[in-house]
Amino acid sequence: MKNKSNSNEDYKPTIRCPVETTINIIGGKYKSLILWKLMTTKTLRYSQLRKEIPNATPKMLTQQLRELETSGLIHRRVFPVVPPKVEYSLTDFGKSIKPVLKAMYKWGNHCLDSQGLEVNCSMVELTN
Amino acid sequence: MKNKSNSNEDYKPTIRCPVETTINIIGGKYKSLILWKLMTTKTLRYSQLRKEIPNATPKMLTQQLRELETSGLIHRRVFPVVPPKVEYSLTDFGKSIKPVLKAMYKWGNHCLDSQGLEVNCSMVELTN
DNA sequence: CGGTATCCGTAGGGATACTG
DNA sequence: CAGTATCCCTACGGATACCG
Repeated sequence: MKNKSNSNEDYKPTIRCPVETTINIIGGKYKSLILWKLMTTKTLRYSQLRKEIPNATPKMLTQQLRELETSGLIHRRVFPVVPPKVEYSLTDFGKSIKPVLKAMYKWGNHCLDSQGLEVNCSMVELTN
Repeated sequence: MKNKSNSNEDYKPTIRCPVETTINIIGGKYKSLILWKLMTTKTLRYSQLRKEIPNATPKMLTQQLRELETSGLIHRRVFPVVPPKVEYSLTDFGKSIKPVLKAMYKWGNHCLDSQGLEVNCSMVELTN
């Protein structure tokens, strides 16, 4: 019971700033990395993502994946087999964020460079 | 005393991912808004920023401004007069982030749109 | 294999009042 | 005018163990 409103549906989220919306969606600890991986590999199983992003604990990885799914950026496909098999992939909406990530990557790179810092990250430059 | 290392200077920050770097720099609650305002108005006093961003408490506004200054994105010019006068403006480095914010704005807009949500934010579309 | 459950610490952010 | 100073809270993220 959050009691956000007493009438049925005159409620809208308070944050409706485009830039903040973008930050809220991809600002989570491993979200940009997950999206990046899915852009280059298109389909990854949970266990593969775990290997690609070893710093994320299972709880964190699952949480970030669920939030990306809720945001409509990724699709979770469950195969009813045993042992379980789950594949993650980008939705069309998820693919549409590519230019944003590329712009952020480019600027962040420039930023690290100007501080004499080497990039240390498993993101490989996105082609096209 | 953080004791981050025992030798003199073999220490480097752990996060050196370009995308995370960008998020860390502009991800603060009011940072993108501050940058946006300074892009359109080029110079703003503290009191003007307070009016432009009324939701930010003085503590938060000051904190975000200091962090942006530390990151090298904005310049803080103090006039030694009484009453005090302080002007904030973008550095060249700060100006360089414009394409990133524009990409985020555009995508965020698209995102809100697809959910039938109206933009409710004091950011006005950036020209050029 | 692909997750939950539980517990916990910290940092980011907020409210309010005060000051050189 | 342009900030500090305090106090407070909770949401994010992490460690570890367990489950269908």
